Amino acid sequence: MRYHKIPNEAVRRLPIYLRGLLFLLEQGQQSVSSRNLADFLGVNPSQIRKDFSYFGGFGTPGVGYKTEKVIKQIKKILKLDVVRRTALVGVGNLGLAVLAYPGFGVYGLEITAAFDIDPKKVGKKIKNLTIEDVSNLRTLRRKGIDLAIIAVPPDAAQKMADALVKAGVKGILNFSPCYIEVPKKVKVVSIDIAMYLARLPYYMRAG
Amino acid sequence: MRYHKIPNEAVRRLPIYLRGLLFLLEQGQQSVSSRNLADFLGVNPSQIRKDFSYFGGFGTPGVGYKTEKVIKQIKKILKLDVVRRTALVGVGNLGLAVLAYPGFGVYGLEITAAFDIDPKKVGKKIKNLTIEDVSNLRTLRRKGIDLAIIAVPPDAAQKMADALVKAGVKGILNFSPCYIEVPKKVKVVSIDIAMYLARLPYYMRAG
DNA sequence: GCATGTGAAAATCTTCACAGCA
DNA sequence: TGCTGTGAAGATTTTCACATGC
Repeated sequence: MRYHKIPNEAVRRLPIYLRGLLFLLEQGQQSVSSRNLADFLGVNPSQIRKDFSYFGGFGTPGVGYKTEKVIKQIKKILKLDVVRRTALVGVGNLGLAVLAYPGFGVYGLEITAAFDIDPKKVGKKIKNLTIEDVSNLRTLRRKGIDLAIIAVPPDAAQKMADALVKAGVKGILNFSPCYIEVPKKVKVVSIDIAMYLARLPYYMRAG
Repeated sequence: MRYHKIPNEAVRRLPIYLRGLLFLLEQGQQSVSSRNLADFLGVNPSQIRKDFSYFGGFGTPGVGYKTEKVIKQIKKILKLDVVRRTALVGVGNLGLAVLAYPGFGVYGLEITAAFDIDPKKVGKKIKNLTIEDVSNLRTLRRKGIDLAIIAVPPDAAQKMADALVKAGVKGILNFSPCYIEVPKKVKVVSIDIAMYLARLPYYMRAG
């Protein structure tokens, strides 16, 4: 394989492939072809092969891909081959929803700390987790947690982001519908739920 | 302006511009330049001008854009110039979070119906909304609601999607970490929270 | 003068098509 | 034969740079 700059889009798709492969493996598919997976995901087979090729190629020509092997490779690339412990900041409705979300496991993600500013919530236990006061955020560095989810009201989001960065967090998933600024070394992904809904009407035909 | 196929990416960005413009207007900016907005959003000014030009151009050369006017135009394009009423299916943790989410208002989105399968929840009132049994989904057509949010466990998601389609829903925002199939005429956008988190470690440098 | 609107160039991403190997 | 890996072609998207009109 030659050198190729890896397209951002290819990286973005890896978690999609991973989820599909895990599902197919569970269905008993020990091996898959790019066609198999493509049909299942509703995408183009060449795209899958090309995406995989950016990372060296995971298959055997004439045969296909060993499901388990590809899963292992993708997890390694995405640095999900170890359990990634994640902190949750804000245990309101959205925070509770995140804690109850059933989809983290397949990616090796685990919420292992939860914080809130509300004294009434601090100390409460939810699913083996004891909610801590946000002033404890600085303990994250000691705990080796460098991933965090922000699920607080918009006006508190920036302050929480600042505290997380100070605590050594390197990746933040932000659910507040607002902009947050962080140093370049920190990666932020924001999900504005309303924005996704707002895109739908454009594509809906009248009537 | 000549004919141009409108890039999907341009459409995807409109809600981002809209949110930014609404914010700037609230800050008192009656008019903005592409530079203003670009700086605020951290994007390229040409991109904004180009995106706007696909829809005919909203500004005055040499002067800039009237904030309010552009907002109105974008809302119209996105079909958000009327209040879009939306149904919520599944009033668990995630559903409650959606109901409490503060970001819908700016887009003219409103959750005006909520459904659950749990008899213990049906009949309860939350924020002026009475939770209905999912068997009532078919009333959506009569109510003129054609947008819906699915926030149920993955194993129930497909069934709910089927019921929504039958009820005439044309756009679905799906929060379940699973694939759902719908007729081509229905637009589905899925958000797998875990997938976004799973992308972060790749971009985080070690240490 | 100044900022938009827009062809054209550049960059990025996707799909094709086939060589090569099991 | 069958399926991967991959150059090359094609499509899409972004950025540039400047003519145009206020």
